[in-house]
Amino acid sequence: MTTPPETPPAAPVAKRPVPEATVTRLAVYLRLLGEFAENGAETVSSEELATASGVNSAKLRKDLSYLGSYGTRGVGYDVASLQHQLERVLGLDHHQSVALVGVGNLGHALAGYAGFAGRGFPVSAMFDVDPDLVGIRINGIEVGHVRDIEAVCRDRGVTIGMVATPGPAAQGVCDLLVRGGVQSILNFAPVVLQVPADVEVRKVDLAVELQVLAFHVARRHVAGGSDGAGATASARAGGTNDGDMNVGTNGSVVSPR
Amino acid sequence: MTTPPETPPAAPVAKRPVPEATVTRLAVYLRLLGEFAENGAETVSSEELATASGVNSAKLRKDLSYLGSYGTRGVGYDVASLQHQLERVLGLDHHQSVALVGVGNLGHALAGYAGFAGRGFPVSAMFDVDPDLVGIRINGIEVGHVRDIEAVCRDRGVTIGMVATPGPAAQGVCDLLVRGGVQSILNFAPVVLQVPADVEVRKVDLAVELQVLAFHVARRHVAGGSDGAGATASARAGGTNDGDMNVGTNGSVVSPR
DNA sequence: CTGTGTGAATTGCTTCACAGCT
DNA sequence: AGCTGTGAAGCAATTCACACAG
Repeated sequence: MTTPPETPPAAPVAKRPVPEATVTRLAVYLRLLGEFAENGAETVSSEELATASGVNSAKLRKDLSYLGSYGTRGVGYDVASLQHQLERVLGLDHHQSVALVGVGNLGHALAGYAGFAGRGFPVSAMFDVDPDLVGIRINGIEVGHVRDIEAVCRDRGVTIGMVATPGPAAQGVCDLLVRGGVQSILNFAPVVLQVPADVEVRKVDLAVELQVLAFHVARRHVAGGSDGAGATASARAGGTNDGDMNVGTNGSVVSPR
Repeated sequence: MTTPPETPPAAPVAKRPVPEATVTRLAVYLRLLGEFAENGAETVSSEELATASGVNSAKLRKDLSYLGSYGTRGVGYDVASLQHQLERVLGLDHHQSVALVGVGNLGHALAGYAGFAGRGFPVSAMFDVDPDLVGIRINGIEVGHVRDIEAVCRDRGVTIGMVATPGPAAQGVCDLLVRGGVQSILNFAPVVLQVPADVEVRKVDLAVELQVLAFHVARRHVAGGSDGAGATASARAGGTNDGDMNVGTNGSVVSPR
């Protein structure tokens, strides 16, 4: 019976895996840390931050443990320092440049979304095919023609693309973004985008969100009264790779004005 | 008000739990079934539908198995019949009435989102606080004042509320929706809403989506990936709009104007 | 023989509970 | 004491692989 030496050699600074589900929450913690900082807090405990985020404190601590030990036992986490670490892990210290394709109804709203520029994601390029839209300026950015996507993205070092076109056009512009060197795509069109393995896609499908909610309404009818299956007051987030969709948290929405 | 006991007739159909993650995908399958139907398909195999949905076929079969056996071994699933079953499970046979609060930048786009009305979720009420917005009509619906949320929701039997207000206003309108009898809420505001246990909340946070993508971009840098190389890229990106995959009618999202 | 339906194995995420630092 | 960091237990979801229906 040869007992394998079991030598976990080297593996010095082994990259931490950081679960997908955790990454989604890190962004939420970061936003809340900003609020704590505004209120003048120097430190937060896992309990405080967890409650504000709508998760339990053990989960929060485990999430933070993936990025190292930045808390002080018996005290809590230093707000400023933790903010800094989260920004680093989330890649917010690298400059991210965002391109938006499709400046119609939804795209126009996304272009003006205060939560993007305000949180480190200025939209630096926009595209459409409609002659009425190509050439206009939104927030100081001129809308280009879709045919220029590849060149412009390469030129400006765009790392993230947002697709807000009608479904039938989505795969085409996706291909153009990929050829322009875009590594991550946020897809609002109701299609499953085909991309090379090294490109990350996240999908936001509003109709699907409503259908999931409709399911719960229907479920409640069947269940009749109290089924007691209530989660507290948190939202669900799930999914990851492939054609999965997901919701996250954070962002300042739009002012009704 | 008191719903008659609705005597579940011995509940012969021992309802299986239907995992949360599955529900999300069922909505996706339903949309794709619509496209297959448009193309005149009578039946689909799990393999075909799975590929189109971006999941693997075993997962798809397991998902469908939660709602019973509606496939034919050796053949596949009857498209029309499966559509019907999915609609039933997702509660789309019940009439869903949707209210939208916050008709600003994003809210306005949501109001005009073709994917809602086209998929069984007509927005039947809208609200805001801005005097410039209250009273105007969007898609034939008059925007009411936030103070009337409770009464109007009750009156029109609204089951789903969408919150697209700025963060600070979100909890307040959420409370009003709940008092108006709304059972499910789709939250676009960057706050964690507090609701009673019998109300379901889903959160869509656009800034978080971008942060998750940014994480993957940063991660790739660390991994030092050999750039370039499109592995399994797919479609061609010709000069002109090549969005003519087999998307039938269904897919109109936001029309670029 | 084809393709569904499903127990069993696996993987990944969450929760628990407590050792150990301050 | 108080609170973090983390092994280990507990769940939930995904994948495997194959019996069985048409």
